[in-house]
Amino acid sequence: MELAKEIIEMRKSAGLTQAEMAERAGVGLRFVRELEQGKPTARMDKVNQVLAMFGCELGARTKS
Amino acid sequence: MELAKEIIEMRKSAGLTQAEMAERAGVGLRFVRELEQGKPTARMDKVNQVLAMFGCELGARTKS
DNA sequence: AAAGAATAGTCCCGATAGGGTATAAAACAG
DNA sequence: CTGTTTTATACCCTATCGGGACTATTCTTT
Repeated sequence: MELAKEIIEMRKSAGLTQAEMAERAGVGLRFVRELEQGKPTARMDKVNQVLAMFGCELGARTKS
Repeated sequence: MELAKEIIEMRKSAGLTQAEMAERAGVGLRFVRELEQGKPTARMDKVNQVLAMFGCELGARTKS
């Protein structure tokens, strides 16, 4: 599963809009959008701010 | 387990120096050093270039 | 002990990520 | 179909990430 898709899933499951998630995570709205579109150059700390909302964090996993 | 530690582990298991890993992954030596020291602001694409050497990639995991 | 290799710290610079804002498109509701 | 909400795209600007080079420190090995 791709990270971007997972984040969209988590967000929707939580019933949040991109704007709500951005605000709660303390990141910009544009960042959330680019992240959900799979931007590969995102910064880890920002991604982790988002993942933390769902009790998650970035880690190494075996490649699909 | 922290990501930085995991990367150090993988690198050592492969018998590589930071310089060798940096070169093979196509990233700068400084980046590898900061990454292994747990720099939180690293860019995902660069981290993935490193992880790809070991058949891994970044993904969301439940927070420790 | 000294010599060598590996890792850590520091400098400058170019490229770009992220924020903000505005606009456009798409999804959705009434 | 019309108005509303959500998402996508485009612009400028500032902060900073990453690279390279150099030095310093730590760790090995002899």
